[in-house]
Amino acid sequence: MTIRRSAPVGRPRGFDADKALENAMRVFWEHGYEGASLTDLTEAMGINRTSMYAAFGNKEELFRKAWARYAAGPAAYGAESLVEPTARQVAAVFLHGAVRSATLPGYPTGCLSLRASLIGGDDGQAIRELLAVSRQETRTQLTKRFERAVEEGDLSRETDPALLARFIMTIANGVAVQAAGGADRADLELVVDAALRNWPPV
Amino acid sequence: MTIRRSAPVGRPRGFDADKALENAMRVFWEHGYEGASLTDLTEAMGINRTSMYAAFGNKEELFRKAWARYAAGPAAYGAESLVEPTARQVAAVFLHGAVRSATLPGYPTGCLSLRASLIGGDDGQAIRELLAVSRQETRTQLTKRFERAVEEGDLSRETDPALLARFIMTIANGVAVQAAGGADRADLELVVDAALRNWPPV
DNA sequence: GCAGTTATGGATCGATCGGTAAGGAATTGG
DNA sequence: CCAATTCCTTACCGATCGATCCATAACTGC
Repeated sequence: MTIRRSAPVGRPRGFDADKALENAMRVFWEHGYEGASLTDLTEAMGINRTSMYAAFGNKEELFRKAWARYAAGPAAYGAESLVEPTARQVAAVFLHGAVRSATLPGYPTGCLSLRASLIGGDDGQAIRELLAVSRQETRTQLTKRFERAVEEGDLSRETDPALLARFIMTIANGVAVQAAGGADRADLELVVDAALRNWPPV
Repeated sequence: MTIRRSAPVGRPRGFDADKALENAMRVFWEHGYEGASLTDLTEAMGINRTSMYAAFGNKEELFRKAWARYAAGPAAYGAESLVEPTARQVAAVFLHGAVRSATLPGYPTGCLSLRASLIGGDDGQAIRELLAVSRQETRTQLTKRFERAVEEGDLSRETDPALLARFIMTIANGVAVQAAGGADRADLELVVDAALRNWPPV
């Protein structure tokens, strides 16, 4: 942890590590992992390479920290949706959260996870696996939440929780792609409303 | 064009340009535009750099030719769907075509357009714009097709053709992402069936 | 003030990027 | 056999990649 047991020794850091990480997150969000060069990153962070390596380790660790910040911030809708009382509300909060997150004013459009994970050379393989696991976890959590809804009688015994979870994830992913392609928030809200109009879909 | 007006003069080409382009398409499909290095490409094509430049121009032109091949092959479902007699069948052919194209045995999963266009540095900007225009054209064609369906009485006067087109595109994009993330064909067919269960969605 | 510690700035590392120059190899027409 | 044309092989170009070295600056404890 970053807890200091006594007064700091040595030259104090000349930049705000939190703001630097925020700006690094935005660069990764826009250009992906391999598409974001260290020059892009350090310029946006307002520091030079050496300071970045001293503070964050290397490019991969910087991404992991930026990803954690993203998951706890713009992508927090995933965890927040799970505590909704009904499966329908879970789906609604998740999808509308995906729309809002993908169209945040002042942020890159779309989803950091998708932008950083779809493609790349050999360098980004570890990152792609990290993000793939993360998306799979989100899908698993949705599946378990819908299983609970079946047990609670909220959903019919005939519904397939795993299919429902994949259905929701598919639309959320599509929303992210559409947002990255320029679709605005209002249009995507209409799309999500249309998808939620029949619930459950099976 | 490649039409020869008389007998070829000089050393004959030592490779099959069509097969080389096919293999280049697969590499772009898997790694995207910037993620596919010339080393990756030429190794898969079975030729060296010089031969590639002589035959295809440069990396960007190679991608454009690979993209044309992709649009006419695995992504032909887009154009094929438009000639279906009803809007419902258009949507069904489009979405099931997206599923099949994204889960073709022996090919990379997902969609070449998305993999190559979501992210990247400055180099791939022209390619991203090309693909963005292409996806926008697909959406426009779907919109016009649904407008025709409204005129023909196939769809209600109250339906919004543009919204329907974006709805279909969103699900197709989500399918591509899911496929790239490992979802198999059977699962995605179920997702598409679920989405098509209520039609039109608004 | 001095030793110890940490951060910064600038130069630079080897590897790889897309792209190319030069010369030999293979073919056709004379 | 020879000239002309085209393709292929090898080596290389400048630029950029992520990462690091080293000298200097700024701070604390003694």
